[in-house]
Amino acid sequence: MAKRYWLFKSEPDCFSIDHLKAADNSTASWDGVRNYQARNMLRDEISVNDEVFFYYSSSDPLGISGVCSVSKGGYPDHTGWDINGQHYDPKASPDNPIWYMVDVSFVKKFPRVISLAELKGMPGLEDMVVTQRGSRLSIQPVRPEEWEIILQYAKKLK
DNA sequence: GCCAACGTTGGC
DNA sequence: GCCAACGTTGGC
Repeated sequence: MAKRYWLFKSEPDCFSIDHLKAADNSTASWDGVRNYQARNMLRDEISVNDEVFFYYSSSDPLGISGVCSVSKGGYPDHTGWDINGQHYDPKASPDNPIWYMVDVSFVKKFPRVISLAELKGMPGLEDMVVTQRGSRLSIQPVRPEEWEIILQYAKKLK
């Protein structure tokens, strides 16, 4: 299948691109997603070698911090049945995981965060999911054209 | 800290 | 199955 592009949101105080880079093999599982629409994408649509924008939400600066790639496709999110964890869901179990996650590996960090305000001002990103008002989905598809516009923009950053 | 947007829950 | 109430997300 052709490579696809995505945007994953994270609060950098909780998990940042620097955390990912510093992890073993610069790889970590993207766990804790508890939204069905996002779950379906993690389970069914996101596959190995897809590329992902690492987006910072509820933070300053707010926006895209860099790129990672999918190193393992959708598999059960075991934090669902970790009763001591923050993402515990009493309905989830190994037999019925409900929630899914993927593994991502660090690719690059942009020289600085590309802010949401910049994204909103870029020609060609008018229909991008993240620039839409009230866009809360934490896992979002990115069109190849949008991906390219942002990467080209990032190249010019110092 | 506010509040709009939107997902989920639960009564009926 | 509808929909009001409630909770959460996340930009501002």
